[in-house]
Amino acid sequence: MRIATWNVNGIRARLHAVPAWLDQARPDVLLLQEIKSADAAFPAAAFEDRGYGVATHGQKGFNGVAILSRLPVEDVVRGLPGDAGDGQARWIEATVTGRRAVRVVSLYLPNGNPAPGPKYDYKLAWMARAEARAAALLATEEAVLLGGDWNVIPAPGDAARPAAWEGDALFLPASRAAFRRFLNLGLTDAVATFCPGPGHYTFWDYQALAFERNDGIRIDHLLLSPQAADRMSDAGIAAEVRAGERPSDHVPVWVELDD
DNA sequence: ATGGTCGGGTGCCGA
Repeated sequence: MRIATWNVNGIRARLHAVPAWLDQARPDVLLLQEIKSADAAFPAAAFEDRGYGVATHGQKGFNGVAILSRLPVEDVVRGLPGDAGDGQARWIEATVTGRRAVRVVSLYLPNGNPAPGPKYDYKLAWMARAEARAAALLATEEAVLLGGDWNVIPAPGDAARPAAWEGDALFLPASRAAFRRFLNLGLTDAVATFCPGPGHYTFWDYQALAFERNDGIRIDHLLLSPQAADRMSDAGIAAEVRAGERPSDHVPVWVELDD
């Protein structure tokens, strides 16, 4: 079972790139972030035509997450628990069943800039809520995968120019410590496992020829529970997608699980 | 060199 995550930066602006990558990479499940679409405006037919079911948790204009799956999907839950007043669409869960089941989450963690400030406070509070939800999912002892745009650079080797990110909400010590708390729950970073060492990036800014200079960062992550991690056989980053026409600023990240 | 680039909620904001 191949599961991928991709921050598409607007699903309607990516209606050339996403179907093309599905046709080429054939993931069983694709977790999407920043669909920037209300549920009713999501272009589901482009994916249903390719055999993918669609579950969205969107909002008009920004944020928004979705799960595309060509395997059966059950028990969709929309929204991150813990704050009834949070109207931002950044979290969707579902159970995907091949020969065995996996509980998957598509998450879009808040950017948090400028830091310090209310946006950074929201980021850290959101991460604490997500950690509590992750702990509850791990307590089920089922295979669980949390994938998405985590908006955290875990370590200096995950940025081409780490000094340029000092003071940024994606790289502040408190952001990195909060990310490590997920790992310390017992989750495994799939790409860190199969692509060890520095220099593996998933995002390159649109400005200043960042991709051409390989001035990237690794912020899109797939974190797996022990029951899911035991089934991993490979993982990687589809960096070539960034060289395509009108690309997202993020590229797909994928993991292969034994069925 | 005080800009540069995207997508969308627009004629600006978030990233």
